[in-house]
Amino acid sequence: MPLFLEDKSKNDDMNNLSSIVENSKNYSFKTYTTCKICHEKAIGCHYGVLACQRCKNFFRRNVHKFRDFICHFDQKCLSNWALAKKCKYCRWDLCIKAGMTIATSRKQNNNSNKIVVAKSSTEKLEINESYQSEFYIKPDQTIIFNTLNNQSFTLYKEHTKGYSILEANARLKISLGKKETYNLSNEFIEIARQQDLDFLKSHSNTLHQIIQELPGFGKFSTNDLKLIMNSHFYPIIGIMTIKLFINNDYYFVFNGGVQMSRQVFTALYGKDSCENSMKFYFSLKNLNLTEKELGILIPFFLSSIGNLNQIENKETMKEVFEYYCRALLYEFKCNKRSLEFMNNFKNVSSMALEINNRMMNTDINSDPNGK
Amino acid sequence: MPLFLEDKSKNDDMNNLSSIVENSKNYSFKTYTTCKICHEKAIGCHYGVLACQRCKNFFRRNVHKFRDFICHFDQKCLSNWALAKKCKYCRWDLCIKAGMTIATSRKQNNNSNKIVVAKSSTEKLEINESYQSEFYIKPDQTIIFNTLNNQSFTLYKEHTKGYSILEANARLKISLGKKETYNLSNEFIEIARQQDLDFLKSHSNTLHQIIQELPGFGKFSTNDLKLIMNSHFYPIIGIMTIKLFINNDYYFVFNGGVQMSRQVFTALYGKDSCENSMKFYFSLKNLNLTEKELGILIPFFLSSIGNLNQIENKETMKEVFEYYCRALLYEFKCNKRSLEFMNNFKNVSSMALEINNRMMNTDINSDPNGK
DNA sequence: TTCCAGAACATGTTCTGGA
DNA sequence: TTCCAGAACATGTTCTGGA
Repeated sequence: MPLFLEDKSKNDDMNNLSSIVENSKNYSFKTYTTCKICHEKAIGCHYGVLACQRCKNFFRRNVHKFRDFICHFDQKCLSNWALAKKCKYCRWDLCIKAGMTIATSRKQNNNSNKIVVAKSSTEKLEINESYQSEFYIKPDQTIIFNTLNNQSFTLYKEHTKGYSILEANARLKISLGKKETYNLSNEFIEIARQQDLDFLKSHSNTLHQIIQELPGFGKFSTNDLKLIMNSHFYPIIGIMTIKLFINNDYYFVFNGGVQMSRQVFTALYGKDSCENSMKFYFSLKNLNLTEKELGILIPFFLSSIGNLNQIENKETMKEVFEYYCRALLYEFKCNKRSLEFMNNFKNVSSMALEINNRMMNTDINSDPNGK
Repeated sequence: MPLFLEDKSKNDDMNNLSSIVENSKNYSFKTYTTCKICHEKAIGCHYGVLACQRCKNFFRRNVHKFRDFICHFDQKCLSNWALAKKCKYCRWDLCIKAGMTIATSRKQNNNSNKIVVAKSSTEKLEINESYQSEFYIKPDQTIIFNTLNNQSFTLYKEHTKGYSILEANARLKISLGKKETYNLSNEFIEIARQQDLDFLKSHSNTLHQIIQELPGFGKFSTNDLKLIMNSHFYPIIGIMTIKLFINNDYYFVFNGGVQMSRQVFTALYGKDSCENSMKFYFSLKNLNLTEKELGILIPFFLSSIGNLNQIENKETMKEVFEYYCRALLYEFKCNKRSLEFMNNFKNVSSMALEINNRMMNTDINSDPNGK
């Protein structure tokens, strides 16, 4: 399978966890202009962003509360400060989008007790029955996990918002008893294959954009980034289109109009790949993850490289994984996930690498009849 | 001395402590209009006044704090809500002017534990060296004392605001070394006497207005009210023009232009009356009372009737006196007045009745040369 | 059921202290 | 001295319960 990583991959301006901290040190303003969040008069650089007193306070006060916020207007408040001011969800979102983080605040920088996730080996993070009690999080770490989770969630929402319509169409179709069945002529398969290729290209771009905005992925070489994108390329498609796995079929529809149903999937990738993939996707679906959990699952997968030996910057890779793994566990903990859930999650996530490898290695020109 | 109580003295609409409470019970609004304080949308009748949520809260929150408020703009904020909103002193003043009181709130009305000042005899209120410790005030009583003090203070400010200019002129005159000396011709004395009579009439009206607005004075008969006004008619003139007793002379100037200096005072009332009155006024002046204390001193005097036997509604009279006496003591206590001060105050206030009687009984046509 | 005082919660402003 | 995080204080909004 080709990897559609285009030449955008210069990583000069990519963020990583340390550089966020570094950047804010050099941030100095002689004349303050307007708050990057509400556009009122700024009073200084707060939590890494030129901000007014109110937005500064709003951010600080909600560092431990934002995960309970709900927007009742489908995040439409974001575009209008008068609305966003009254919608805590969107107001928080604007703070995060403007770049506010506790990690960039001066206090954290100069503090010798700087937030550091222990550099212990990842084995210690293995999910086990005592994760609820043993997985102790220092308050400072909570803040960084919240920031990571929120950033991931924002990216997830941003890049999946188009799929709500597909889901609505799917459910309409199902309620009307309609089922798409294609005549698998060579011409049709050629069309479907082209639409699939276009989608994979676009997904590749999406993944690249997401990686650029995820804290922690800025220090990798182009080569490492290719491996990162490839390692869970297909599972992440499932995460992003999870709503479209309904009634044991896949209701994703390419821009060209062809639905990636089991029939088409099998025609393009073969029966085995289809069955295995579907098994994985529906297992994932059955975990009933929240959108926040789905959001953080993306960097969790991206940083779970199967064979670390191929990676040039191994230490950073391990560190980034530790952050996101802990952040995911933290989210699970907050959501009071049961031990049963944790075991299911463990099983599902352990399938991901294999599924991806199988799809990567499937010749897209395999026998359309799935043999 | 005549009493210039005109025919306004119908007391149908006069307030008293009980009727305030009664009135608010019958207060009901089908459609709320605007807040009487800030003119925003009212949400109901709060603390006796149609008010919005904010003004309601502001009043409740400051019931124990208002006495520390200071206006830095000479109470000019009162006329402009944008200013008053930022000036706690003036914002409070607007609440009080609109009529907010704890006493009129529904809870106080219906509550069987209604605020009641103990009906003990007034002897127990006598000022003695242990007043600081023995004069225990229940929190509920604090509220009512604050309300009384504030209402009195507001009335005091309202009816004395014209005198600042007289004080300024007096100090200017003094600094320039000028001293008014009149040629005591019969014509002059006639003019002065007429100006004095006009002033006494106007003071009588003022006093009547004040009494109408003072809680507690609503249940007295016209006859009782005459006695109340007469009992400390002259001392109250002193309280209201206290700023004008400067350098051992009196700088009050009648509307007609004649200054009520010692010379003129003596010409109109005789030497003894002048000397005794001046002794009293300067003793009062030397107590250095705050404006709030001066304000509450008026109803304290008004309710200190010398001979209770002449009063028809004796019980109410005693009760009202108890309220204002306690309110005054409470104010003194808040201002941490010393024992020495308390003794001085006792001496001065005990002179008041006698001074008033002497002035009342002085024929205004007495010998202009003071013999 | 309506009304309203006060509690509880949220937001806004000013002060304080450490670097 | 300047900067900024957080405390302390003030104001504003929504909820709760009793009558």
